[in-house]
Amino acid sequence: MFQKEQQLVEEKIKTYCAANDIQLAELKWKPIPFSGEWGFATSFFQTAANEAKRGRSENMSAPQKAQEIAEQVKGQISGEAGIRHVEAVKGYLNIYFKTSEYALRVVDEVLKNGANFGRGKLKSETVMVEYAQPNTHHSFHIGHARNAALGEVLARLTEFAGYRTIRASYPGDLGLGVITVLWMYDKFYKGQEPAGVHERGQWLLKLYVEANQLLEKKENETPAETAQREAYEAERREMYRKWDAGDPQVRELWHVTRRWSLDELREILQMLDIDIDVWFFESDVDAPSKAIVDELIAKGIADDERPQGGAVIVKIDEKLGLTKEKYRTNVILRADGTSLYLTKDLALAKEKFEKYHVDRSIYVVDTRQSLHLQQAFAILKLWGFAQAEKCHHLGYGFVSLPEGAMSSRKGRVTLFKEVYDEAVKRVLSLNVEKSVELSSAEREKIARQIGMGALIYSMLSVDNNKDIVFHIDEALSFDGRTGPYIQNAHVRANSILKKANFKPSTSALQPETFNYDLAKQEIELIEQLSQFPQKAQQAAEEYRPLVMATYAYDLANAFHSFYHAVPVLQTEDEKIKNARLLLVAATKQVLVNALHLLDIQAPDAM
RNA sequence: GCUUCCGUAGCUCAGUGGAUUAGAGCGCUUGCUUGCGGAGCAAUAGGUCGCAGGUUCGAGUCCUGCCGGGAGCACCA
Repeated sequence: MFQKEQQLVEEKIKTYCAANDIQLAELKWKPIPFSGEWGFATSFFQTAANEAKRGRSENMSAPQKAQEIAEQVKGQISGEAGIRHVEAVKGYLNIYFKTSEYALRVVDEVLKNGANFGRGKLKSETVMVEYAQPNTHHSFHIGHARNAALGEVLARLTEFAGYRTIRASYPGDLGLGVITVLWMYDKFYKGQEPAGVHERGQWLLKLYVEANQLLEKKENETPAETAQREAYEAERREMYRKWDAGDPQVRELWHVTRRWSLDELREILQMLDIDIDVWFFESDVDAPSKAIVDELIAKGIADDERPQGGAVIVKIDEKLGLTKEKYRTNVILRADGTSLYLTKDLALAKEKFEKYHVDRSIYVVDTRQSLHLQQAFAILKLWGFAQAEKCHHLGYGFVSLPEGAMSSRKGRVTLFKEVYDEAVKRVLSLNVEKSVELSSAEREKIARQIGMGALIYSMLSVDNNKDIVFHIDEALSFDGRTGPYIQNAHVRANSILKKANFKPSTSALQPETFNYDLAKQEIELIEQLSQFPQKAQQAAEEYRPLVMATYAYDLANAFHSFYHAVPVLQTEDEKIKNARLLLVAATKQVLVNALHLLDIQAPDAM
């Protein structure tokens, strides 16, 4: 927002140093870290160190020399438009803006651009974010929710940064786990179907757990039990064979039950305000992936060891000419001719690149699959896809429960829907006195927004590569550094504006609007507003939703402090009151923008 | 064995080279509501940033080694 001033000052410093034979290091500008005034600053330590090496420091320490240079440079700068004063402190050159002009510029930028404040320029690259890849025939648990939240926020960030963004989901709809559910249903529950989308989806998980109990080898089995278990196992294998052979009845059963799962998934994604653009199914890339194997063999990338009774493999390190073990060797086709996870990922990537013209492909996948994805990217590179360089794995640590790891097989999972329902219940139980004037439908809606806000923020406010132990009381806390804290700042801002019946407009901004003694809380708040664009950009470039989560809290924190310390509606001076209303309106706007990037709703009341 | 992530306050975590004093939240202690919504604000206590070297004018931050913990390592996904 202040590049012009910065450039001007930088030119002057460079000119001065060139004229005086000072070997100037690169200037790195940062906002001044003290509260009370604004500006930007740069240090001269590196320059001082350079000078010392040239024997020109006159036995001064680096900080002393830096201070000397800062003082000299300071003399060159004065009277620039918008700059109030310049100081040289501890080796730093601090350049302060005129408060009223700075405040005006920030608030004006926000109100003028509204929802687009902070948006990056349109870029030519297309980004695809792949997330929400649960298996069908199981259920969506809290670990999937972390994946979905991270993926959606990343997609929102890249979109906001100016990339054309495609959201992709890739459910796993085949394999032994799926067949196990089909077998269980067919054998014991044929014809049954619980009412309700979630009930039906969750019921499939119940079948899966029961089936695994029946099929699991137990200690001290009687011969009869062993025989029974082996008979079940044979039936399951037969079911798999039929599915593979395209048996119409098994396929039909598979389709119907798969739809139950997908219906539930779609409803859950809707609760999370996620709108997937492209659905890839594992079953769709199964056949193409086998064709790819032949292509890779023909190109000399894969080695066919089937004649020796082996599989088709890719010796990745060897093909890349690496001497040290890095990607190792991986199988892309089993000895029996069936494809693997890796094979399908290759087929999927090809489709992304060729059909969707994706330049940059982001995979939001559990961090444990890091090696697998590195191998896939390496093979794509060998295969000749330039986009392989721009494949990025956004890994995230796994979510476990206080009692241990989640396991669908054992049924030890915390389902997203359970947490969702609990969240809504808790919000409603808090909320009675204050929302008398709201209808029960409005209260329900707000409860959902706040419950989800708490849950999503708890997922985003920890670095993605850290593991999380999911404690429901912590995830659904509404106090302190939480989603509702940020939402509450928005509610308060909204409440003030509503009481004043204030419609912000940039035409209300005059050069003298902020020409009064700003409280330090006002200054801190404006400082936070001004940082939104660069934080949004940083979060997108570094693929780090956490950056935005941290920022949103800092902004809300600045507003809450302002709210308590600085009166708005009670301000007697009409001009100051108007200025503060504009500031509140700008804050509300940036809170909305930040919350939106975080996939959290901004309720007007709560 | 190799690879990778992590180790910061009692607990959960921010902070990836620069500033007075390493920051939040929870929990602990204490104030604030005849006030724009207290899901809040203000304040107190609590840290040799795992250990040891190194690079640098400057290291919680970069490099090396060690200690401790998690995860992954070809016919599962």
